[in-house]
Amino acid sequence: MSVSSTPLKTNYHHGDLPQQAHQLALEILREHGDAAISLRALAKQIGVSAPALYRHFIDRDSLLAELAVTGFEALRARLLAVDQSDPRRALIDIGLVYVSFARDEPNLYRLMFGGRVLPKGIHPRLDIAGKGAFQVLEDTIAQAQAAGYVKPISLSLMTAAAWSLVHGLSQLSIDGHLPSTKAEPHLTQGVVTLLLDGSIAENKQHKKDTTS
Amino acid sequence: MSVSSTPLKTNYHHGDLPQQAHQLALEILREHGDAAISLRALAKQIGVSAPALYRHFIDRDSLLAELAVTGFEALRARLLAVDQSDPRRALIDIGLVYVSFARDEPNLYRLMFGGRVLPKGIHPRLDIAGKGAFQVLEDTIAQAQAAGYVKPISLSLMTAAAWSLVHGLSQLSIDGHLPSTKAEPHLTQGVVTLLLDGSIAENKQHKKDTTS
DNA sequence: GTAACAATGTTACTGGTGATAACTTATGTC
DNA sequence: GACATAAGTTATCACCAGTAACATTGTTAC
Repeated sequence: MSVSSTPLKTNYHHGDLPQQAHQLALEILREHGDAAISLRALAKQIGVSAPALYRHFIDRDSLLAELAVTGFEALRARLLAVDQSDPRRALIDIGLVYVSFARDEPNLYRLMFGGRVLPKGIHPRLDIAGKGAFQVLEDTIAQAQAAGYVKPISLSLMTAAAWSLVHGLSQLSIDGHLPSTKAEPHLTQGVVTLLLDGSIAENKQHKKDTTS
Repeated sequence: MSVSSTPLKTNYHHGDLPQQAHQLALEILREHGDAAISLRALAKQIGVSAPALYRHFIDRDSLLAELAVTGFEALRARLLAVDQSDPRRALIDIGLVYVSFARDEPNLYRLMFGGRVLPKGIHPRLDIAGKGAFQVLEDTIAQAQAAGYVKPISLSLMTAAAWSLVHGLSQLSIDGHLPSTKAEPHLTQGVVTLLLDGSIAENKQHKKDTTS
């Protein structure tokens, strides 16, 4: 159609669209949350037409799922870096690392666990990545149990308790439901310690011993 | 303008729009989640024009906030009904009731705590209602502490731990992240008990006693 | 080298959304 | 009954996700 003689740097094939879209979307997610991610705006900012994105992501949710996957991988990496030599130390540290991840990446964390936006059983890669992060937690507990440090109760029960605690704490923390946001690590440590040592007063605890 | 002689049942003033919209939105929320609530669809179903709704709700989020408020009030009511005579029983029961509420109303619960959709500090009534539900939890713990059943540690710390636990458990449960959905009450009870009694093996616990 | 094909872009369009502006009608008060 | 106000209306804007049909480029087979 055009008769222009200039070679005009044909950007018809962008070459790196999926990667660049992923990166940009991740930045928008981090700064403004998942609701702010619009494929049209994304395409415009990259300099490509909106439907082009559909060549690489079957729909918006698939893009979000990809972001969540990288989130779970990052979380898993950070959990894996925790020193496992001492059981008690490892349990506390893994809790601290978990919560601090959520606090560092609140919008990403919300997407990862925003059950409504990305339900389970729809994006297989997401489910696998989630399981991968969860597994680190479970392994740590299993190890502590094997070392005889943790009660020999059902592993799944113990893991559910630990995960619930750190997940709930993360969620409440990033949504501003907890006071004293500055003393956060201290709070996290105290909360995790409570799950380990229990909340019941000493004398009440020993009453049980006398009965047996 | 019209010359029709029939009185034509003037529905110009609906009379009960806000109440009816609230009710219908709540039903849609329950069945299909907050994302499925559209003011246009809502208006059409009620038989009114879409902008009419804006006379009663300043925007969509305000309507959602109203729904969340009723959610918090319902949660508070259910928590208040827990028998408080025995401290341990009360603590466990309040956990059971909390989680069962979330499981009964997953979409409502998600809206109530969907920090992204309804951030804190924007809808005062919502913040108050949330605090009201939280207060029941805190009061129960304070009572157990006053009775000498719970360790005399910081109340806010203990409350944060308890709330994190039941909230995390609720969230993970309704999003399908926990196995064995059928044995849920049993799981909840086990998890709450862990926070009370601790997770550490007996012999490890007693080692502390000998040192002192 | 060229023809066929697959990959990856494009424009044009549909149907749906929240929200606002300007107008109309019913209701309650003096 | 006049009239202010509350509560509806239609018309319109700007945005969005997603689809269809077409265009361009890179690759592979002959």
